[in-house]
Amino acid sequence: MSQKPAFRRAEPDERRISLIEASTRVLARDGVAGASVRAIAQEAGVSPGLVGHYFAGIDALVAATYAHVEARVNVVLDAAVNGAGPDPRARLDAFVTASFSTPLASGELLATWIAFWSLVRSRPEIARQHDEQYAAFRMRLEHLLGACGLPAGRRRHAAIAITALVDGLWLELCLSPHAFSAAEASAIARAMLDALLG
Amino acid sequence: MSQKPAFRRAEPDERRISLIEASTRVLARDGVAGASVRAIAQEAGVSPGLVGHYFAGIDALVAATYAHVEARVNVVLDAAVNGAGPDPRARLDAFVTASFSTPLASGELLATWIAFWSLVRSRPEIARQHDEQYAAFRMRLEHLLGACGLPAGRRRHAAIAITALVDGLWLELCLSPHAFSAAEASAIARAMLDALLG
DNA sequence: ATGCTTGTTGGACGAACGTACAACAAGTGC
DNA sequence: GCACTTGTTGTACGTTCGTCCAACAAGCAT
Repeated sequence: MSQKPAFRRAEPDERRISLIEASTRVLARDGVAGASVRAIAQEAGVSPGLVGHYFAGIDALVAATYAHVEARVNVVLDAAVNGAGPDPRARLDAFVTASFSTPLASGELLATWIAFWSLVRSRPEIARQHDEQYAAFRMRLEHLLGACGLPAGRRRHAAIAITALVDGLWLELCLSPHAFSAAEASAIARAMLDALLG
Repeated sequence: MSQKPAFRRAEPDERRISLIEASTRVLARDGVAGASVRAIAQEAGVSPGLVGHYFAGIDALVAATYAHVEARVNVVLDAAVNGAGPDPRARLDAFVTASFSTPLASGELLATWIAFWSLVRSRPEIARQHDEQYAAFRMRLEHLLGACGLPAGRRRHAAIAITALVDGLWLELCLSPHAFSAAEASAIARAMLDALLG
């Protein structure tokens, strides 16, 4: 009489990612308050003890979740830029506007961001991770701005400004979805690009 | 032999505020993860059971803390605007710039905001509270913009844009204090005002 | 087949959590 | 002074938390 295996032995990376994705779902559903080792293990369909074999604790798992989700966001942004064709301004518009469309502008994504932000102040290595991600986003924007002909000396401030505007619009869009629409957010961001590029 | 009272019977509002301020300090020190009934009661110098007499739970206390801190922020913004004199543009500049100076741009304040944001998605009454606060901030900005001569039809988008830019700059300033300076944030915000009003 | 490595389980443990409640005492009205 | 109200205390209860670890078994090497 053949009995099916009690569990499956997964590739380390595969199990890691399945835990990260379970963490993403728990954060999206229950927020940072519901993100416990037990809840995430149950969501992933594994025993609670397994989480400790892959992550030092909830904080490390949240940091890995942020990195993973952020990489996925970058894929969406890449696709938007590349789908916009060769015109530099069109590529910049696509990059900026993509943040406001589904599935990027959603409360589920915001939950991961908030969980990550809540760790920045107390965990130096997480603060560093945030600094790097933020700097990378800004650098990417500087390149797109350079392609549009913005002089090198003005790129830094312009990139900081656009990043802040996009972050602020995205945040409010997630928190108060009916205060203004994604289309309005896009129009506002494009107007600022017009003003900056002149 | 006279012995001092074991505790003091406080005015209801006074005790409420002392609990709220204790909550503010705990959030600033330990973040949302350390904000427990016991920790806040200890910080306020009262017994744990007393928190339940004033607030239904941690969520209600965090919401009250947010409202209280936000009122204090408005006092600072008021002072900045009134201290700027009669010139409409100077008043607008002061309003926008005040967010980047101490003590408004600080990780301690951010901790309260993050704790509040983490409740917006799951608690409808807290979502409403956020909507109202956000709308009030935006309305205030619209009045200041109107005083600068911005046509009524353009005030809404301008207010949304400025709010988002200020929020984004403030957020990054709190999370990554060395990515750019408060003076740079002010300069960026003023440049956007120039573009909008010019 | 057999043994070895190690991913995985599941429960035990102490700590901390929110909540509830009986006892106490500070302040007030009489 | 005395009784009454109620703000306040302190504790006990059940739950859930993170962590730990001995036992188990899946998959690979031989």
